[in-house]
Amino acid sequence: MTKKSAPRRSRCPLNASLEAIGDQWSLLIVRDLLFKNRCRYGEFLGAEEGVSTNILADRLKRLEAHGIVEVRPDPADARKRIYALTPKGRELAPALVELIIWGAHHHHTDASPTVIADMQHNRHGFLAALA
Amino acid sequence: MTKKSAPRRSRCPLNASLEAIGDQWSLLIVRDLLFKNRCRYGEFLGAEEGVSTNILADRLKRLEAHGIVEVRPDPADARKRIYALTPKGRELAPALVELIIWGAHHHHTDASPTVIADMQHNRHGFLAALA
DNA sequence: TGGACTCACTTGCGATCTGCAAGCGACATC
DNA sequence: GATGTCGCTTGCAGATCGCAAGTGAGTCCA
Repeated sequence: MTKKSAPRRSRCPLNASLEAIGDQWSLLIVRDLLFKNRCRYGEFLGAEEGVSTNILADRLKRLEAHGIVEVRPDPADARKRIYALTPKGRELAPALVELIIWGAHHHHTDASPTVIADMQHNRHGFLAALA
Repeated sequence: MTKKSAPRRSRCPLNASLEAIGDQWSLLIVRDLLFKNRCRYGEFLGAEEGVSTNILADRLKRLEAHGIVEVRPDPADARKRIYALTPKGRELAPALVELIIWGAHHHHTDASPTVIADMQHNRHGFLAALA
């Protein structure tokens, strides 16, 4: 299932980003880690969008291979693994925020207008509050 | 080839954005329109990443369906069509810029460090210069 | 006026990827 | 020990992908 790593399509930085996180699921996982305090496999599986289990396993592996998430065993329960963003993963926050603003601005969503307005007019403070 | 429009997976604004432009090619087309003054089919086809012709046709159709690009005939040559970003498409610029900064920061790319630094420290001015 | 060419696609096809459902092994709980 | 939970893996059918070849409308030039 995991994509064999093909040579980069170009040296464009946008292309580099898209090859790392340019699919339907990766940024949703980052969103869960960043905004929703989800950090376990089962929690990602339970997200509203309904990712299937093989795709989730594949994306987590790819995000880990890209140095965007890291995994630790749960000291309290050896069955569980705890996922977390690396600094590289956390630096996706500004891009995520812009995509959220754009999505909220142009589509019907459940986003709180207050939060969106805060993101939009207080980007710096909003991002600082995440770290 | 064109994906039949499925019901939205969730009402999350990030998900809305990803359903519109969360694939390997759409944002590269937006980049070409926004930064590289490419506006014709053949010019997109010639981009470094080497999109295939059926995928390009499909993505242009989807971007048009989403109101992100619009198409006009070329008055000088009836064979040609001119693609352009709509206001909604141009509002993707901030997200694009953040993805470019992230890509340039974490991967080897051909991006000019000067331009990246300008994007990063003068976001507002940089974006204003695009419009 | 006609033949060659350009442009923007469309079509066919095999390979890859996707989503669903079921299964599996290690560990926890009772 | 039996049963349940957790994080995956596997199998399969259908969707999507990239490549290459084809199509049809319009242009260009003699």
